[in-house]
Amino acid sequence: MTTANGKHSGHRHPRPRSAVVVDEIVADLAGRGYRDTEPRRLVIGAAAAQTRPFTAEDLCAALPCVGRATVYRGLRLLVETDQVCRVLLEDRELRYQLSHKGHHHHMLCAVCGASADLADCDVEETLQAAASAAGFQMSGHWLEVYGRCQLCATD
Amino acid sequence: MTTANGKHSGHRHPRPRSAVVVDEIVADLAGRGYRDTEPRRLVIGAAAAQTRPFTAEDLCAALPCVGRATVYRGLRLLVETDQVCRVLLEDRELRYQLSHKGHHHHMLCAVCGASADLADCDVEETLQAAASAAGFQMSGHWLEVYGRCQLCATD
DNA sequence: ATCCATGCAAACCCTTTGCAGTCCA
DNA sequence: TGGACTGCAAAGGGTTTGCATGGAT
Repeated sequence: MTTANGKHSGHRHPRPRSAVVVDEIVADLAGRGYRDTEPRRLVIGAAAAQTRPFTAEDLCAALPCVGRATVYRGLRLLVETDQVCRVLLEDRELRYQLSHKGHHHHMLCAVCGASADLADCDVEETLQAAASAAGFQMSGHWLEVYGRCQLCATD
Repeated sequence: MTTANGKHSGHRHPRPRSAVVVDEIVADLAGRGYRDTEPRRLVIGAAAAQTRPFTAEDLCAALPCVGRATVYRGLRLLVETDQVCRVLLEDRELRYQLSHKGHHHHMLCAVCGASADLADCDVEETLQAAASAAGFQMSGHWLEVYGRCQLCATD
C-alpha cells in the first residue's frame, strides 16, 4: 500500500510528476471541502496517467479495484471543479482530459487521437462580432478542431 | 389518407410550404435510391414542422403512429444525407434541425431555444491559421455559439 | 417478385441512483 | 462521532438491433 495522504511534503527525493499532480489536485479539492480518500486519489492518478483524451470507461478499466460509480463520481467532481475538461470527438463520443486551466480549445488528431491545445486564438472576438451583428448576446461557445497532428499528417 | 407519392407535380394550387420541403427531400432521397414511404414522409414532415432544434423524442411524440425505430432510422438517414444537421446544446443534449446547406454554425438562445445561423463568419481562416501554426492539418471543426437572442436579451 | 422499409420488443450502452457499510476530518 | 465517501447492484434514458411482416419499385 502506497503512501496516500498528501502530508509527506518533506521528502528529500522528488516525487514522480503524476504523484505531484495528484497531490495538487487533492489539495485543491481539500480547499473546497472534499475529502482525501484513496479511491479518489486513484481516479485522479489514472486520469493524470492518460496520454490522450480518455473515457470514463478507460479509467474503470485502469482501476478494476475501484467501483464504477466512484470513478464516475470522481470524474464528475473533477469536471465540476475544472480539473478536467470535456473533449468531444468528431463522432460525438465524450472524452476527458486534465485541463490546462484558462479558456482554450482542442485540436484532435483523427488518426492517433492526440490532443493539442489551441491557444492564442482570437476566435472569441470574431464570434462576438458576428453574434452581435445578428442581434445575439453571446455568453459562451463550444469549439473543437479536428484534423491530423504533425506526425500523422506526414504519413 | 393523404396523397403520399410525389408524382402530383401538376397541381394547379401551390402546396403548403412544408409539403414542398417534404417533396424536395423525398426527391433528393429518391435520387440516392431511397424509397418514398408514408412513415418516412411523416418523419420528414414532422422535422420540417419544428420551429426550433428538436430531439428524436420530439418527433416520436409528434408521430405516435410511427414506430420509434422508424423515427430514429429516418432521422439518421436525414443526417447522413445532409438534410438535417446536428445541434449541440450547452448541456450537451443532442438536437437536430433542417440544414440550410452549406457550412455554417448556429447560435443558440439559452432562454427560448431558438437557433439562428451564423453566416459570413471567417472563423475558418482563423482556425486554419492557428492550427497550422501548431503543425496541425485541420480537416474540420465543430462550433456552437450560446447566448441570448435579440428578443430574450431585452427582457 | 424483389428486397428495402417498418414495427415491435428486446437488447444495448453509458451513466446515475439507492442503500448499507466504511472511513476521513 | 457524524457526515462524506464507497461499492454493489439495480434502475434509468436514449438509441440501436433482430426478426417477421408489409409495401415500393
